[in-house]
Amino acid sequence: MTSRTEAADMPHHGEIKTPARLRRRASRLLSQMSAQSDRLITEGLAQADAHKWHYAALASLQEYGPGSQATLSRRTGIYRSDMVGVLNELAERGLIDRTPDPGDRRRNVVTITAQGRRHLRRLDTILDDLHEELLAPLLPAERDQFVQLLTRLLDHHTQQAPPAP
Amino acid sequence: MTSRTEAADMPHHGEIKTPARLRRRASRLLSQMSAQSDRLITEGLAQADAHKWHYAALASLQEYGPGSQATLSRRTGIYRSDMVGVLNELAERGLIDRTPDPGDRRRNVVTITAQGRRHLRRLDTILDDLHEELLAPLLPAERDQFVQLLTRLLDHHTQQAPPAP
DNA sequence: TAATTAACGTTTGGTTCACTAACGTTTATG
DNA sequence: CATAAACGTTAGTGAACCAAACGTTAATTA
Repeated sequence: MTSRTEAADMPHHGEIKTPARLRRRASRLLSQMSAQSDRLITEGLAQADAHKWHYAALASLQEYGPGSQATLSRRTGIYRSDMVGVLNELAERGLIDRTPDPGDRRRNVVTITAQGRRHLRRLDTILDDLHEELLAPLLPAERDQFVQLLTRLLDHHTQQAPPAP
Repeated sequence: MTSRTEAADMPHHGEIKTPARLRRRASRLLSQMSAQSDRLITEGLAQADAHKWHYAALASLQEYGPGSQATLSRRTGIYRSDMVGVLNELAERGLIDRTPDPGDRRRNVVTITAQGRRHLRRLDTILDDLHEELLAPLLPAERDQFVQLLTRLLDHHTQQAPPAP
């Protein structure tokens, strides 16, 4: 929802008393922590001239091999309208190849290049470091617990009902 | 980052294989779960003709009493440029009073009305229900654990010391 | 006390992000 | 063969986050 940055002409003096019922709400904690995490990751990846989306696309290509843009879109959750731009940027940098699919002339086949694989490895170590920073206050067991809880919540809220019989 | 809604002309057939390294990243889990949570809360509050910000402002007023818009802004994390609109909406609905501060003619004094308090109580029960839905897959102890982990992470990243023991 | 600095409410605008709609083209389906 | 569906792409919407600046008023300091 909101961050707590100090803008010019909006300093604070003395303590900021956030209402307790606000502070305790899981939704607000999620929102604030997500914003914080996003900032960290975005800034960290920017140092490597990269974006979250770049990582998602490259990781998907590395793990499941070449695919159409639509397939990539489904795997990463990036809308296919936005995928165009992401792939343009990756292609500019020589990290992927995008060629028409001879077997289906609607599709492009997107392939990760050797340079792309190298870049992905770099992003992975950057992300490892960033997550170390992100989860710094938690013990290893707590980090696992945290990821597990988030996973269960997410699975619960994203399982779509099976099609009507 | 992204949700996994099924838009028209972008259905899915067969399984969607999200890369494991993507699925496990705490940053992505946070981002996805936060988006999900936001959707839930926003839609839920919309049924009561309310916004998250309305709740934040009213809760702050209820808990700490009247204050200037800038104070309110600091307590809730809502930018003071956005606070204007929020307070306009709350005033329209008769949930707050906004009058010039006689002791400091730069300030407005914002006060919650009786109707505002009634509305806040309603929002609180709505939010209770929504959080029940949000955290449904977790046992009570796990919910506490989840909130505690998030709180520690957030405290660490916002450099605010945790409450004294 | 005069001059500078800062806080206030407000308006305006920019950026980014999630998302929808529609297009021309190509393939699948009835 | 007709119709529907999937593809890549462009364009655009609405919201959230945030910075800049303005006129007014108060606090600071010279």
